[in-house]
Amino acid sequence: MFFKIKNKFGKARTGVISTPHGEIKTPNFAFVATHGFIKSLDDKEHKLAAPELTISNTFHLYVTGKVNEVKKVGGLHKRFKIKNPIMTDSGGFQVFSLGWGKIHKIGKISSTILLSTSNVDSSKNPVKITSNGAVFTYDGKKYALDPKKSIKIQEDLGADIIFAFDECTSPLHDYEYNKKSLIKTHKWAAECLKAKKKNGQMLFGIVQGGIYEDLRKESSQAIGEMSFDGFGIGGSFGEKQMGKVIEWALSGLPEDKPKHLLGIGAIEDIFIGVRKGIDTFDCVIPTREARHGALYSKVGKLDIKKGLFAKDRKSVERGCECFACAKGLKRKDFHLLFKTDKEKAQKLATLHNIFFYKTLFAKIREAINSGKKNALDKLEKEYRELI
RNA sequence: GGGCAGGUGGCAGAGCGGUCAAUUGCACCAGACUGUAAAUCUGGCGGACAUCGUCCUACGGGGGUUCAAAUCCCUCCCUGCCCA
Repeated sequence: MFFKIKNKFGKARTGVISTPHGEIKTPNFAFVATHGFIKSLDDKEHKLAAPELTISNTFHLYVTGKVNEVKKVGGLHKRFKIKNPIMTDSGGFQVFSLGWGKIHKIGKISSTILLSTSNVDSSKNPVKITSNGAVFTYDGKKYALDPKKSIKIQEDLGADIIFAFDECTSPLHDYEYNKKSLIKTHKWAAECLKAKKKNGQMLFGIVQGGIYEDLRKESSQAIGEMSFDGFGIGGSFGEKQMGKVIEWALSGLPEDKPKHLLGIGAIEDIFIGVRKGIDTFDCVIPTREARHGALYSKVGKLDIKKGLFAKDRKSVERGCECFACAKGLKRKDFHLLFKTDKEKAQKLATLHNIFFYKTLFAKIREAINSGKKNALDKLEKEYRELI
């Protein structure tokens, strides 16, 4: 067994996923390293950040022609000098983000559901989706991806955990679209399992179904019955439905396998996920927002580029031991650095937010392991400014 | 003293008779970012009322030409460079 549950508190749980590159203590967070490294960091800085888990991307590594190069040196770990476990996403998200996401001008979380025929007019979609796979138009070129090919690439990349190729639907897609899409995603899931040849990698199946209870439950049941090593919950959630959707999506999955919540990572959503029984998360939020000047702290997210921080001599987060804070960088230093040396500022901000997230997850595990009734609530209150 | 070039919103810097409350950049303010198309994007940025909008004060000071001036003329002040 690759996964051991250690402690449970309600549905929340701690555990350990064993991989060829070490153990992942859960709950845990995969920092997004699309092209190999976390954005803005080089190999040394990546090492300094010491992410316990990262997730790279099949689509981007494929279209930038890096797959063969990675394969030749023996996989992502070797190519990028990464010792810790790595996941790769299948490219399923790009079916959405480069397709409907562009047309709908929207991310995977939305508070509005706009039902209109133009939202499903696939002639406008730069990604052509058929029952067999998807053809992307990207940078003026065409790239095809399907379950078999995605798995092959992911085997070449050699991550510890790989994902099934799915269709991530848009928040603006209606019930009918999601229902049809689900047939595809389930068919593709079976094809992925069949295509998998290599051992030593865990393959996670993905539950879809949008924000619709019956579809989520149906998908959960169908995917849950397949012989995946773990499961991802993908697709759109809607701002208010997050908890419910997770619950439905987990309803048909075997308890003793790891559950990953794809692409979710706002602090408040992490707490929701953990309480529902999610083991791992991944999200661009901590790293992207760092580059954009948002530094995480329990007293709130600091938009460090704002004028009010120009003379602020306080540290970003009291007692923070990230590389930058440990060196004595204060809020005003970060503020100035974003003006004088943006690249360096982005690196340091990235290191800070990674440290912040790692600390958060360590505390979440601690809270669950403590077995104390209010430990998670107390922790959540500590982070109230971010929720 | 002579010659030349200039003085535009917090700064830099366009505009050189009407379409100019004035391009653009920086700064500033507000917002966004959830399996990375984003090392980013979107608004605002003279004042007042404020919904498109309306009114006021504005392109160094003063005076003039004109239906109309940031834009043309005169004059004064200031700045930079060059020659004495």
